[in-house]
Amino acid sequence: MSQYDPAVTEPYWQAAWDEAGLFTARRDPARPKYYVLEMFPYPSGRIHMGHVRNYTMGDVVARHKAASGYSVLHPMGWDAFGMPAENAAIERGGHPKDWTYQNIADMRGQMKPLGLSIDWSREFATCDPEYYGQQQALFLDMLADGLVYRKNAVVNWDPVDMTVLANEQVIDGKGWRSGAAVERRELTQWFFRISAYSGELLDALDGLKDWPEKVRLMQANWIGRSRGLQFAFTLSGAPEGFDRLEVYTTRPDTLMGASFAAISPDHPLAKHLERHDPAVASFVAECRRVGTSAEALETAPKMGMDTGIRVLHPFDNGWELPVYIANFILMDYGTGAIFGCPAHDQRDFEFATKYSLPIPPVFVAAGSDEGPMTEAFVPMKSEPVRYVRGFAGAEVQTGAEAVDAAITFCEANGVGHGVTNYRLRDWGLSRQRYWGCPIPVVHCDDCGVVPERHENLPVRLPDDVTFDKPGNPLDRHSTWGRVPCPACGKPARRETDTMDTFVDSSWYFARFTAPHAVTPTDAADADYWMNVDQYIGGVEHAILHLLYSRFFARAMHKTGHLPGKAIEPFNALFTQGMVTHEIYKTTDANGRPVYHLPEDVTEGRLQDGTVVEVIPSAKMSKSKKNVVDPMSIIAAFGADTARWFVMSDSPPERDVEWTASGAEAAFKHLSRVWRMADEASRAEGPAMPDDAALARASARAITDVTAGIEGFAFNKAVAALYAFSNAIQKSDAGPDARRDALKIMAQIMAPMVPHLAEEVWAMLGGQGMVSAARWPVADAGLLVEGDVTLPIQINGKRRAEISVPKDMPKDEIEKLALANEDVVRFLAGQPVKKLIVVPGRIINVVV
RNA sequence: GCCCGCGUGGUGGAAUGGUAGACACAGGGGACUUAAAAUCCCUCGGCCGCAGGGCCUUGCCGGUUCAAAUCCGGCCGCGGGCACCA
Repeated sequence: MSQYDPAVTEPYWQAAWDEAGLFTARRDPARPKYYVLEMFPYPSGRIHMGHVRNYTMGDVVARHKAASGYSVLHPMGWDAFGMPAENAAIERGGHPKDWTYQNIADMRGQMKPLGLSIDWSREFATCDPEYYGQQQALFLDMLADGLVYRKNAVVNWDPVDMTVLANEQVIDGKGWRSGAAVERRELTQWFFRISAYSGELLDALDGLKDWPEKVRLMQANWIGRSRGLQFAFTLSGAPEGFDRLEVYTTRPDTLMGASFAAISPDHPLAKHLERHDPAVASFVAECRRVGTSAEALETAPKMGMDTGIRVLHPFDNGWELPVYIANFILMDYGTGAIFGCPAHDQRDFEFATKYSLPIPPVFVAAGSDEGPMTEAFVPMKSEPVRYVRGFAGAEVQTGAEAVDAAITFCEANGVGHGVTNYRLRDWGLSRQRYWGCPIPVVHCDDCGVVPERHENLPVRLPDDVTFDKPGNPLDRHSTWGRVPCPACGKPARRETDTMDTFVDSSWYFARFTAPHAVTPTDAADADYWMNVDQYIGGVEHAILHLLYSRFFARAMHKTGHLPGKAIEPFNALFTQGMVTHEIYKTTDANGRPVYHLPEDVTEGRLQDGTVVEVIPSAKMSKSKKNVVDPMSIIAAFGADTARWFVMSDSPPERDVEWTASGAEAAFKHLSRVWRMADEASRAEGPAMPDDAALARASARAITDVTAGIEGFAFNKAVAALYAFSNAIQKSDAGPDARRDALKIMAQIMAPMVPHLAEEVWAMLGGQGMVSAARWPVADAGLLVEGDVTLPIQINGKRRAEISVPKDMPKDEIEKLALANEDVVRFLAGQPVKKLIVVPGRIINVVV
């Protein structure tokens, strides 16, 4: 062969790796293990550049760890349940199952040419009955342990499609598909008791040192701990059975600023009134009409209705406050009831203004007096304020001090107790959808809700379903739902809801450790491989997927499916940036935008010469057509070029812009490396004086590339490899030294460009395959230069430099520096006030 | 509104207190070639100067330090997350 030809060499080496079984993960008690995992893909049918970047990062880590002596687990699978498969069936006919498995086959076919060091023997899809059957087993164990339960919940209900919609699927109060006005409906749904772990999930974030600070903060905010006081008002004029009203507040120090109490429309008291009072009923109905989406809540005006009921202030039984039903009170936070303090809460202020309620201030800014208020005064809790209606502690103190004092005072006086609350709510997992994991329970008229027996798992999805009508096909299946009650044997009905697809992805990492086990996990395998040492994926999963997985690790531990050490699923997390591309736009005759694929645009023009508008880089998306198909890059340049490009230039946590010129340049560089190896393999000649310098460059490269990979700075590893190849190219070293350097290059570039590395290694007579070779160690003796160049600053400005032996004593350096002719010229006889010598670094002369 | 991050040449970025701009893309010049491609060499932050060289420069203003892109304070701009959470 006379030139770099990845189309030939890449398939060759992939076959060689397969044949050698190089990537098959094996439990090896003699070696440390390393489990590296990239977030598994949804099988859309096509891989995109984001996949290439994500899996290449994981592959770099996996290959480097394998070369460094670790027993590596690097698996791949498919997050295969979900709505796109059903939507495809609805829109184009066919079956979700066929659509999904065909997509998996297509994507696997596109991923294999990337040459990833994946153990494909562990591959599974979450829609495999072998997988979701084990998930059902987990569900039953969690049910038995009280980690799953049923309750009524308010959801977005699409009356046309007859399904629950996620908040994201409600647009302007209408279903995204049907366009029907979405209703708030109360349904009985299954929930995971994730809130039982609120405190622990929050506290344990501190231990996740190798997670991005940003993700930990987002999770902490999401869990949302607050400390406050819960106490009961005595009710007056309330219906029979309602004599006390529990409320929760984080600002008990503002109790003397109370001007009303308010309850949620879903509060038991409101529901009671709703049944007996038509006015209340119509008001509550009005509140319900507004959706639960964030957008709907944001735009909804504050509404309230005086119930006529009164509460007595806990510190003054003669002080009565009106009780309102208010639309902005959430039933599932705190107690679903509050006391309103309009002076120090903006919502309460707006409410009080609207309904002409008093606004008594509790504190004022330190050093100022009471005055008329145009908005609520809400200072930072760390800011000292002067209390004019305080009841515990000093007159001037911070909000935080006042809250603590108020809780202590209230507890001592029998008014409630301190309580810690969390924003995190239980995870509703029921979906009225076909293409998901069936919830393995049966509804019996006599026995109620009965768990399916373990021996009847998996509860398989039926294949004979139709999608010609809206709603869940499982509901209208003629036979699937009819089963005997697992408890009494009488005819009963299967649960037809399926699980949220987030359940599938909450434990797949554990299943990879023993993908064929007849229980959810295998104790020995899980014990050896867990936890995932390095997890890599998009930051868009910072909260839901990563929090659910952390919950599942705990739930699986509690139910005996994970060993003790695996309380956290992912020891280290890396969130990678996107691959972006410019957008090319023209406008049609009607003024509508028309987008063009990058391959149709050359130097800013279409084929017919039309100039396109170039919009700066954005995430690759089909609708903007700014996509580059990895398969076309592999066809044109090979997988190594695609891998090299996505590792280059941008730090991995940031976005990287794909450019045609960059891809071409990557290919040119790899070709140059190939040529250097080709020439070196045939060169003859004696050793040369430059051999030692090249050996030093090799040591430098090993150090820098290793540091880049281990520090997740692949762009710096790539830069070090560029510098190394420049050094080899420019070197006047002899052929043996060049071959040695190039073999080291093959070893340290192998994680990024494994096929080319094998090729170079083979050309230069390397032993075996470079993918099986040990990671090279830099010779420490070569790293230290004999002489160092020290810049000399005068008053902080660089004016000269001297070259001195590395270990020259400080005082001699000082003498040399002051004797330097440039220094003498700049000093012009001025006396030196101070002389700073930082060994090996710099000299600064202060005058 | 609350929380967080970022700001360095034409571009992506490097340097986390010690020579700012490594490495690369784009640009400019040259060699080879009948020509092109490929390849190789030089140049490439701004201003002044024939040159040796000098001055300026990390969003803006100030501070700490012998020394600041880096640490501290304030401002401006961009991006992300959460959001009726009592």
